Order: sequence, then structure tokens, then C-alpha cells
Amino acid sequence: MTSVKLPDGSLKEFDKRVTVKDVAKSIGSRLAKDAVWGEIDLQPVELDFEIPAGEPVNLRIITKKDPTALETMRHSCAHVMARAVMRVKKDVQLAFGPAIDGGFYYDIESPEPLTEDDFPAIEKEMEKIIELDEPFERVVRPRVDAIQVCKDLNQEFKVEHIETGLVEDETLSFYQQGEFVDLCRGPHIPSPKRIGAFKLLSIAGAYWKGDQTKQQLQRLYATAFFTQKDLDAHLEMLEESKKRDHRVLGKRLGLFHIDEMVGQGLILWTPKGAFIRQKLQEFISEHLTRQGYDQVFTPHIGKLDLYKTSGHFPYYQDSQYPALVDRDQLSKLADEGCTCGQLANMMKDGEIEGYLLKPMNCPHHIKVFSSEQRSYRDLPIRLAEFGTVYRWEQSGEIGGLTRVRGFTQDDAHLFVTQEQLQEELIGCIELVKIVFAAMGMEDYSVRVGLRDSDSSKYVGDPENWDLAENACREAAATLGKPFSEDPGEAAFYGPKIDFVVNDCLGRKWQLGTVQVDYNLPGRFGLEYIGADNKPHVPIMIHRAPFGSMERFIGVLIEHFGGCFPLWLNPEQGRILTVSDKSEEYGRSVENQMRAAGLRIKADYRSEKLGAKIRDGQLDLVPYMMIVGPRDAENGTVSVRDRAKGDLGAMPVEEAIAKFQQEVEQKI
RNA sequence: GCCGGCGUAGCUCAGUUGGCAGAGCAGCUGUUUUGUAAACAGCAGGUCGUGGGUUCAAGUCCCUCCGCCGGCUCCA
Repeated sequence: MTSVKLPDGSLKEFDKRVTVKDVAKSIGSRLAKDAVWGEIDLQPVELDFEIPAGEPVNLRIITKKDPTALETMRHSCAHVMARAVMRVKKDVQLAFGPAIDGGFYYDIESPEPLTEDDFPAIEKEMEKIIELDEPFERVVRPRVDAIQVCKDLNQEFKVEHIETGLVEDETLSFYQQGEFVDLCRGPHIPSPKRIGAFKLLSIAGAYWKGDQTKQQLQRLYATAFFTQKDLDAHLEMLEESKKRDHRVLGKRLGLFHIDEMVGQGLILWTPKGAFIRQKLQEFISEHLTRQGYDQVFTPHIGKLDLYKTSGHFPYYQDSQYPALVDRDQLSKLADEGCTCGQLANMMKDGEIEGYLLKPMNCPHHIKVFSSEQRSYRDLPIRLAEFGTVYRWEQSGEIGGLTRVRGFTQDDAHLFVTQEQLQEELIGCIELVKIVFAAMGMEDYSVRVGLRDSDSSKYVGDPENWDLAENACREAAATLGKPFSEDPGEAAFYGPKIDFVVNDCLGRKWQLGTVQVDYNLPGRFGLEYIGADNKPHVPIMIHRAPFGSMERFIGVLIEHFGGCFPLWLNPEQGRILTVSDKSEEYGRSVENQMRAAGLRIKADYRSEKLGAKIRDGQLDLVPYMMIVGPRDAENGTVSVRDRAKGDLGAMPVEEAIAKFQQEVEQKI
């Protein structure tokens, strides 16, 4: 008698010896067809494995549709890679080697560092190991033995991990494949032959246990698929993605420039990029008006006192540009031989004043709020500004438009009563939804950032934090979309709802954000007079639907692959003359279209039409209007769509109407 | 900030063991008069990121700094 226990807890019994495949068949023909391997008591087995008779065994049938199948295979491939590395290099220490989106990695420490030149040798070793076809055997050992095993293997990271990370576990599992033994939870594939195709990708630094204060290891990135075809498709997809990179397109299309002499992370918006940014600001402004916001302007600097009150200085000093010192005081201090360190201390202690390049707009907006006496009848007050801020991001973090040192937030601060909070939060979320919908960006995730109970970086009393965190949860729930809750992701003054998207390389970026703040108003002593004729402290909402113009446009360039919709495109159409003979007609069409409010350029060079079309396509111009003798005669233009190709000849008026409609509909 | 890789013409890149700095595209000047993804010819264009060192000789080897790329850490 053979009996198996399935993951749902049900028991199946057979009066003869059966294989894993037989069990799958007995459950359903579909399952039997999709099954790739089985797992008995966490040990991977092939489909033709005969299940031992007697006591019931825990059986899990893995199907090719199961996302964990690929994950399991990749993790097994990580073992094979680590084994190969240990054959190529001496005294290698292993850390962690998990599967990740798109592949897997293994963190290792080698006295003789690995370089990409070692890849061919490692890949060759991996092929040999796969060819040997040794199974991954699960071995379970009691805690004390496990530590000794790792010590005997000279695997210090594994010893440390058992002693500090796996303190609860009484027994620990290892997987052995030939001479290679690795502490590992599993599961694994039944045979290394299941690794269809793999490729080492890159090598990078990574801190042990993700801790900056700990040792830095080498992280070996690789990927694996069940078939060579899937791997090739994946690699090709990566290549294609690189062409969408906003840094590549930004250069090719002339959208922005970053100049070494200006400074890292400081964006120069060239005319075409500036135009897009301007259009987006107009788009937001329109919605600000509809939602009852007032726009303000505030300066780029403010006194240190402002940021001492807000709490930004000196606690966030490391992520700010150094403060500017009052010039009279500076020369006096210089005469006295004051050192930089002393200067910094004097600013911290308030002995001397200075100015800070603003790292945020909120303190300025708070001062706009408090510039007048406020009544509950005035609330909510919604102050908006495209406010430019400067932050001293670490040099290694800066890149393109997505992580910069100077950026403009489509910022606003709402001052509300407790009763208004929920509705206003929902209004803010609504605006973020409008923005994403208008751009056709449906692929975003929502994250509610909460405080981390272990950290001391937060200001304000816990009761208010609880109120604010609940308000965020409830507002996020109105999205009708799943959201995650992330402790430690809150701002120092309050929790937040973030909207996160992926870039072309799969990296995550926070764009829109809505934050609840019970703290800053109190720090600044803000108040309004309530219906009870008594002063009350307002609650603040910080929000930015784009996040920052820079990051948003960076992501937007990749989202559209440079093919901006007509309403957003700096160049909506280009007139292409078939030959010099049509220039005069071309100019008249150009003028007519310009007069209709369209952004038109023209190519009157004496090149062949094919060459002009090629240039237009490479510039991703939405519409090309080809004009030749035939068109001049009929008063038409031959319209070419950058995506659909030749649309045929149409009267100039018709083309204008078509474009205007498209602009109107923002498609 | 840390680990690793890379900086050659406006752009994309080549440059052998150290031995006179190259190509394609773009640009300019001509010729060509073209109907849906590259006409032809000529010309011009470089302190080989910066500063130092080794050498008879450095784009090439070594060091410093700056910047870029991948990743880690960070991101009020």
C-alpha cells in the first residue's frame, strides 16, 4: 500500500506501487500533462520516481505553470555556479545565492577576486557539472552538527548565518551535489539536466547581509531558462530595453544634457525636453485649478533656522548641500582663522546664521500658510508650487534623470482639519490616478510607507502616527487596487502612500507620493481658529503626483520609448519635400499648419525622399507630411505616420483637423 | 560613499607584443532634382577625461583625481 499526502492536506491511497506521474494522473489529466517534477518530503524527484510503500509521504507536484518551477531551477543553477566557482578559484567563501526576477545571483568572497574574464572558465565548469547529472541530495542535520559541517567546510558566512540568522531552527538542511555541500532551505530540481540554458551576466559588489558596515562581497549575476530559446529571447529583450533607456534616448532626441562642468545630477533641459516639461506642468496646473489649489512661488534658499524648526537641519546634513554662510560673518570668521569644522558646529549651535539650498518645499509653504490668520472656514488651504529642491545624493547613486541632485517637485501642501483629512487624501490619490491614466501608465504598484518601530529617525508622538497611518491605509484602500505596507518607508514626519513604477532595466522608482503629517504644523506652531472660537493645529498633507519632473520624465521617455503623443511632442509634424521644386508649396503648407497652432518643422534639403523619411523616423517625428508636385497641384499633403507608415494624400485642412483632434484627445 | 568595469572626432566605435591616431554616421562645400527607411565626390574635424610617473619612445604600462556604467548601501 502506497499513500501520499498532498499540499492541501488530502490523503490519497493506492493498493499498488505508483510513480509521481501516476499520482498526478489520478488527480487529473491536465495536471499529469503539466507536471515537470515532484517533491517528496521536500526532496525533488523525477516523475517516474516510484513512491515508497508504507507510511504516507508528503508529495507536491510541480507544474511548468508554477512560477516556483523556474525559481527552483534557477536556485539550483546558483548551486551549480557556486560549485564551478569553487573549482576555478581557491578558498572561496559562500554567502547567499537566491533566485531573483530574471535570474539569480550568488554572493561570494574569494581571496583572488573574480573578474568577467573568469566567466568562460566558470561557464565551462558549469556545463561539466550539468553533464555529470548528479542529483541535489537533501541532508538534514541537528543544529550543532550543522555548525560543525560549515566549520569543516571553512564556510564562515554560513556559520555566522546559522548562529545569528537561523537562531530558531533546531535542524538545518544541506544540499549535496558531488563534492559540493551547501547550507540551503531548498527545494531543488530533481536533476541538473533540467537547467536548459544559462549565462553569467555581470559581477558587482554587495555587502554581507546588506549592511554597509559589513564586509563587501562579490555578487555574481546570472540567468537560466528551461530552453535555449527562452534564454535567447530574454537576452534579446534586455538588448531591446537598453534602446529605450532614457539616457540613450535623451541624447539621441536632444531632450536634456548633463554636463560634467555644471555638476553631477544637475539637469540642463535642452529646448525639446524643456518643452515636454512645460507641457506637463501645464497639464498639472489645469488639474490644480480644477481641484481648488492655489499656486505660489518661494525662493530656493531659506535660513538655517527654518530647517532647524522643521527638523531637517542638522539631522539630514549629510544629504544636503553645505549651508551658505552670511558673507560678513564669513570674512570675519576667516580673519579669525576659523576651520570648516568649527564653522559647521557654530551653524549647528545657532551661533551664526546661514542659508540652506532648500531640500524640500514644505517649510516655505508652511510660512505662506502662517502669513495670515486662518479660520476653519478657509480650510482646506491647498498651496502648490513647481518647487526646485537640492539634495546631496551619494555620488554612486546619481544617474540620468531618475536620481539627481537638483529636481523640481510638482509639490503641494494641504492644510486641513481632521474631518477633511480623509476626503482630501482621496482627492490627492485621485490626481495621481488621473496623471497615470493620461500617460497610459497602468503598470504601477502602490506602497503604504509606515514607520519602523526600531528606528529613532521619526518625529512626533506615536498616537498621531497611528492616526496618520490609519488614514493612509484607508485612503489607499479607495484605489481598488492591492497595495503593500512597508515598515521603515515612512518620511521622518509621517507615513505616506507611494506610487512605484519600473524602468526599462526593471529598477523600481517612486513617482507620485501622498504623505500625511501631524508633526510639522505643530513644530511651526501653525493654527487656525475653529468654530468653537479656539485655536486648533491643522493637519498637513504633502503630495506630488509626478514626484519630480526629472524622474517622471525619465520614466515617461522609457514608457513611450521616445514616441511621445502628439500633445506632448515638441515636434508634431515635419514637412518633407520630394525635391527642391516643391519647396515653395512646402513653405505654404508649413505656414498654414503653424497658423493652426501646430508645431511643425520642415526638411527642405536636397536629399532623396527616402533619406528624409529615414531621418524623420529616427527622430521619432509623429507625422511626416510629404509634399511633391502632385500635392502642390491638388492642395494635399501625403501623411506618413511614424508607426503605421503611409496614410496617403489628404487635403491640408483635413490633416490639420486630424492632428488637432488628436492633440485635443491627448492620444 | 563602497566593489567592479569603462573614458579615443559632435555620435557609435577600432587601435596588435609600447614605435607617425583610424572608420562609419553627423557637419561643411559642390554635384544630383529625387514620391515613402541611407545619392555621389571632396573638405574639415582629436592636448586619446585630468595631473603625474616609467621609458629612447605611452592612446597602450603604473599612480592620483574627475566623470560615466553595473551593482550594493542610501533616498527627509
